Amino acid sequence: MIRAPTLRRGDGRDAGAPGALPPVEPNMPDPDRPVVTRIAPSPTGSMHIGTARTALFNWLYARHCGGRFLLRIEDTDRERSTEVAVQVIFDGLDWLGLQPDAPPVFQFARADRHREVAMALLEAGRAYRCYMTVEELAAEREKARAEGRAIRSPWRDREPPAGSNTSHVIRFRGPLEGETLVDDMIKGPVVFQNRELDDLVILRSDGVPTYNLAVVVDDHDMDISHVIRGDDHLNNAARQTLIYQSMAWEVPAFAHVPLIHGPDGAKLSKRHGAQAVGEFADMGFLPEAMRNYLARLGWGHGDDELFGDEQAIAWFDVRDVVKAPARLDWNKLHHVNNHYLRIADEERLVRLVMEALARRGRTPHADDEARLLAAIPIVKDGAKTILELADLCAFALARRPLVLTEKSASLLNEETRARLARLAAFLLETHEWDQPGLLERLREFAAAEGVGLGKFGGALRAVLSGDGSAPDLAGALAALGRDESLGRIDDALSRSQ
RNA sequence: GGGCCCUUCGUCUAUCGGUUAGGACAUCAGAUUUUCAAUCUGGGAAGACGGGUUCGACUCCCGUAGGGCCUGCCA
Repeated sequence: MIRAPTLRRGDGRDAGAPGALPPVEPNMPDPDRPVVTRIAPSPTGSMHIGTARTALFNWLYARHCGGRFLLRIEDTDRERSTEVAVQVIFDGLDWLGLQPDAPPVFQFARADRHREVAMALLEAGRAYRCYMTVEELAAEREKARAEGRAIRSPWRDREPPAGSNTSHVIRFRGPLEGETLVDDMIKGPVVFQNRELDDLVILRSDGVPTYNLAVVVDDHDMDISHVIRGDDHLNNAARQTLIYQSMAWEVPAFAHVPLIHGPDGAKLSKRHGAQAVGEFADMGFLPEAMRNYLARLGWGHGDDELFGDEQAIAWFDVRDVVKAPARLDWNKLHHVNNHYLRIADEERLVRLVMEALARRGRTPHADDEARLLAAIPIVKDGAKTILELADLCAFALARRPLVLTEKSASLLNEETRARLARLAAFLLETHEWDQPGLLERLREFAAAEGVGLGKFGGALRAVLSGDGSAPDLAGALAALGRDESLGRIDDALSRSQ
């Protein structure tokens, strides 16, 4: 079988013509480069849900391409970075099930390397020492803004002050002419006029590298092939591209994903209910539900809505990420979570409900797990979160004798009491104590009494739950079990009126 | 001020020059009925606006409007 040779761009017609090599396209990534993605959060104390989605996209893309997914902690801001804040990131990724393929890189620990690159840039004439004072800078900023241009430092073309070691920063020396292309995988080609780009500071006066230098150096050293990050970095990508080019490093492919907004379209904040992944965990969302929902937020695959990791990995391509920002929709998140709650392993749900109850400060009883295991299958279809599931299980966890609410007690009168007594006797003869069987028995009983279920349903529910909140009657009886059910009825009937 | 990005039902999205503009969530109506929920059936709901290009535009181009990001010795 003859196979067409894989041609390099420009091969064929140009083959053999010396000097006729195809033009270098600065942002054309090497298609054979191994795929390495990364999530690079800064430890600010919480992990934003948008960061979580960006992590998910990086993870999905790496998995899809058979590449690697890495984690870098951007802790160069020493004021804000704490061990606790770093732990929050680890926990968040861990909970989401997005484990990086290598130990995390701590950016601050690499400051020497960043300085080394800054010096190399300086020696190559691609950077310069800027001695502007804060006042001078402020004045220039104001002036530049008024004139509608980027700020410029007079030290770009000036000799350093003789023999001085006055405080100064090191700025990148960007080209004043020409343009820089960022061929974004999501946004498409974006062209920046170089004159619009200011000479960014790469080394602070205290010698600490800045973000824009550190990302470039770290992404290069970590061999990151695809930088998939928030929309807010699109402008930075142009300046970073210039740094890559100055170092003669291969520029990674960029993909800038739009931010997640609140339901009202404004920037997502605390007032929208939640912002940090830890909050979603505490509210009782399942990590697999978060992954599915987050994947569908800003990305889609035809009409597919509910799908697992394997499918997402098979289908995902950053190029298909939607360009516009998406709003967080609690209704849909709840719906997706409900789906995963339904198919989740019930022992696991028992554990999660127990944890939720403990967080609420409830003192556990020895048979809680057993009761939950019986109740969960019956109530879980109606639960949107673990917290709701816990609420729906409350009736099963209540201890005898139940305290009846006023409303419940009012449903007990002479007639309903007598009927419940007869029902108790009737149920005593019931041996197949399961939901469908019990429903059948209830109907038989109603028929025998010559009434509808409505005649005693409310009273039965009141007696079984105390406050009336229980699933359907057969379900409640099934969840409670024979002894507990009959016991609760008995408790209520034997209580003085 | 300047640069850049974005704009399909209320929301998330499909469509990628020719469709009755599809799906999901939400919503409404009906069915079921022992509260709530769940379930089933059905309905309403969209291409910001104005110009082009084209036989034909939600899809391509330009402009306007409205959102957003950047414009830090934050990341």
